[in-house]
Amino acid sequence: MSSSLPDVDFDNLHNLLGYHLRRAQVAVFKDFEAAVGSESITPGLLGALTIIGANEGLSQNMLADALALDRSTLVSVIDKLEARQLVKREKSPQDRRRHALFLTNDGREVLARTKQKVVEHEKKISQGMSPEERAKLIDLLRGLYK
Amino acid sequence: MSSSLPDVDFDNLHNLLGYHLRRAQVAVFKDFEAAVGSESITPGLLGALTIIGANEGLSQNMLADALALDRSTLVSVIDKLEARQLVKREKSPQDRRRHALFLTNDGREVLARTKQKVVEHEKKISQGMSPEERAKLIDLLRGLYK
DNA sequence: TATTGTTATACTCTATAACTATA
DNA sequence: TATAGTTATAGAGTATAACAATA
Repeated sequence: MSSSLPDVDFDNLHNLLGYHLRRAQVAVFKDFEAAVGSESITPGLLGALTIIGANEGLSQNMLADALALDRSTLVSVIDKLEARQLVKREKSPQDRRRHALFLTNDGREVLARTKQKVVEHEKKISQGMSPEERAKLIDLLRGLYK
Repeated sequence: MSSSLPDVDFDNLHNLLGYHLRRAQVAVFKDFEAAVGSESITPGLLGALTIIGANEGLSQNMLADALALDRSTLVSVIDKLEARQLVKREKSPQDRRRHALFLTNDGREVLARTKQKVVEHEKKISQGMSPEERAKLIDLLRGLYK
């Protein structure tokens, strides 16, 4: 049994965007895991995979900027994807400081399969809202960081 | 200089709720830190402090349920608040397995000051939307986890 | 000098499993 | 047996600072 009581007073918490943002993010992350768990891909890894797939040869710094991550953070993201042989780094011939990023064939397959699952996951989590509400939600969320 | 190019292709990422949720959460968390940073209170600590303040004497399990956290996770939250002397644990006389949670006088002061700052922070992050949009956003976020 | 990627390090947030004490 | 809290451990996600190779 749960130990929750029906009468906990939330004070002003329920009027804080930050609070609902965290709750929503945790819930959506969990559902994402359940939906694509068999591929062992997290939202962060999928984001990187998606952008590499659509921009093969881009550098780590470009990818870090696109995902709004620090470049040191991106190193471990790429390390994980490379360890799973979904992505490969290649020295850029134009600028040998850079690593050009590419999907492997495995990476392309996993991305395709995962995309399919993510479409279903997104449909599931937004089943309680209309397409217009979903678009509005995305719009309002963008307003919070752009 | 940034290394971003204007032409990174985001594929379907911009149509995923999960993606915008993460971006928004990171941005809002950062602004929260900047706004209340001088108190060294994170959103999670504030949530706990708020609910304890409005429900003095509640148990750790009740609080964990209210915040949707595991009870082991809550232990470290309370440890941090107690180390800062904002909260105190007391053995419940009714059920000696339980810890009843209370704010200290410091806790009450920090909570009051922080609440004020959070109101300003919330106003700032939602300045781009109308009050109706803000309410709608909260409503839609709730739909994602309830 | 500046940029790209890496490493070392650190901090937050979260959970599962096994434990103690109490009920 | 079951619950409340704790500990040990783990893993995701994030960053800053210092460094080597290259520009």
